[in-house]
Amino acid sequence: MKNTLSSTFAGANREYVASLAKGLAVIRCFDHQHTEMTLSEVARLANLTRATARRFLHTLHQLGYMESDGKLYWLTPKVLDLGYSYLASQPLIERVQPYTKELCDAIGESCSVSVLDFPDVVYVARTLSHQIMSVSLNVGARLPAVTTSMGRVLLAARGDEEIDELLAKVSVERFTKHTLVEPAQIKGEIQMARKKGYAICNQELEIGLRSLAVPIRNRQGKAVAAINVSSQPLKVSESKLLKEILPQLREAARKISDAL
Amino acid sequence: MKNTLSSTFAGANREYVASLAKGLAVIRCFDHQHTEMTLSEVARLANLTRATARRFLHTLHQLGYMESDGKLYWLTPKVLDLGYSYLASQPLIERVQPYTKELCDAIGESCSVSVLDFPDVVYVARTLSHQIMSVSLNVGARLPAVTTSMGRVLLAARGDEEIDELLAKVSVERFTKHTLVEPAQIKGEIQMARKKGYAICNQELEIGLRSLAVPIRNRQGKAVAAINVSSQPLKVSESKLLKEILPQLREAARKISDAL
DNA sequence: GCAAAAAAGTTCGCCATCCGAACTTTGCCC
DNA sequence: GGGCAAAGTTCGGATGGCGAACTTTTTTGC
Repeated sequence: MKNTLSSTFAGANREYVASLAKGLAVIRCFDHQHTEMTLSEVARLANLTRATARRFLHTLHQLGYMESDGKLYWLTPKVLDLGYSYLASQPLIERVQPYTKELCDAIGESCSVSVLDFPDVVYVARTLSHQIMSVSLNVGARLPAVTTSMGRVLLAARGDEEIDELLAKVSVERFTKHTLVEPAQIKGEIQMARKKGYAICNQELEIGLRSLAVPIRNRQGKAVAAINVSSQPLKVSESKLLKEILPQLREAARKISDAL
Repeated sequence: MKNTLSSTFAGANREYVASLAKGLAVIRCFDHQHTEMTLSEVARLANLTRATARRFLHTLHQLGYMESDGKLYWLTPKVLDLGYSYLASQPLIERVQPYTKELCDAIGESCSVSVLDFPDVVYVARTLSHQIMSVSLNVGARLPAVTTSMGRVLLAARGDEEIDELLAKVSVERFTKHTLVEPAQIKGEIQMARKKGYAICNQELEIGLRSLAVPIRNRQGKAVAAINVSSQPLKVSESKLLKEILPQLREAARKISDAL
């Protein structure tokens, strides 16, 4: 196979700089299973020749993004600066933390803010309540949009046609017995979210986890992010969720909108 | 001036890929003052010709890191994936959140974890307590190592000679009237931190903010990160900080070390 | 409101940059 | 300890990316 990052594939044109794509691929091949790697391992994972991987590792090292003992290479905290460029460039994200904190304290449940990057939602802020969830998601973590309350309220802002197109091109993973996998069912949930202004996702991602989300709108009324509350069905009833928690969630979303 | 990213400067050698450096510079020129920019603005900020900036913006767009309306360009959430590569590649960071949460709940004060990337410390996890601080720092945020409790305990792990070298090459900003700016004084604080196993930074960054930090050590005993507690001098006395909070902070650091 | 000028955006010939085949070095197995 | 496979490095040459020059858009001045 030809390298998928070379200009023969991704952008067979003169406006595409293949070296940038390769360099980013080198950064991205590090993860929790690959915390430090040899040149050859990087080459294999990033689909580059060893010579090419070497040039990029050396470049990243000279730029301060990569550290090495001469044999193994690993990422430095400077890599966070790249993600920070995005966080800093979104005024919403910079200011949202106090509101999630306030909401979390008021209702005693974990609270998150995410944006849509189809087919995922991406967490941009979190405040955890007391109980430690089985998964602790960092800022930047992704979950499938169609299987989350936040994803559904964000998709609700799109037109029905666009929703059909988007749903057509994702394969939905069945996380639990409750997970909706039929496009028609999911579309129904999204339309319900549009009508009611909120979405509930009941144990579709994980048994024992129910989340409620509402959109955060900018000055133009566009849904730019979503805020949610995660709770346990056994601890918080659905009626309590809608009667007590939903108004507070809406209030938090409104406050954030006003601050934009 | 010649472009500082071209091979004539940063790496005048055949192991340096200038295009990668330029592409990363394009990402990094976005921040809270530059949330969306035209091609020419990017060219100016990243020190590139317009033609070059154009190629990189188009490349980032094709790769999904950049969005555009044809006139303005802005970063997409996919940029967070880059930073996430670093977070995921550090087992420490992936697991630290529950411990900062637990500590924060136990003592009722904000609690953070950071790593050293001299001349800064970089926040990798935070749990805020009730009172909202004047600054809400995201993951990836940086503060000068020499003016923070976490920076000082992390520097304490280095040799005296290395500390002298490091201190010689930073200029220390005087944030408040309490900020230590003399290298000799700072070195004294670092040596004290080494001796006692903790560091206190009393209102040197901001009036009304006192922090206490201890190192987090890996299995080999190396200080790989620091954990701290921020409190208000008027609310928590120094003796309470040392008698009640320090032992809990040490316990949290030990638990994190054990989990590594 | 229109012309002139300046700034922004785009094209394309050329050559420095980056590619990868070939070579050297390392380390593993019997 | 010698042979072999895998990792790491080099360097001649093709080609990807550079930027001067061009076109288009926006601003300025009257």
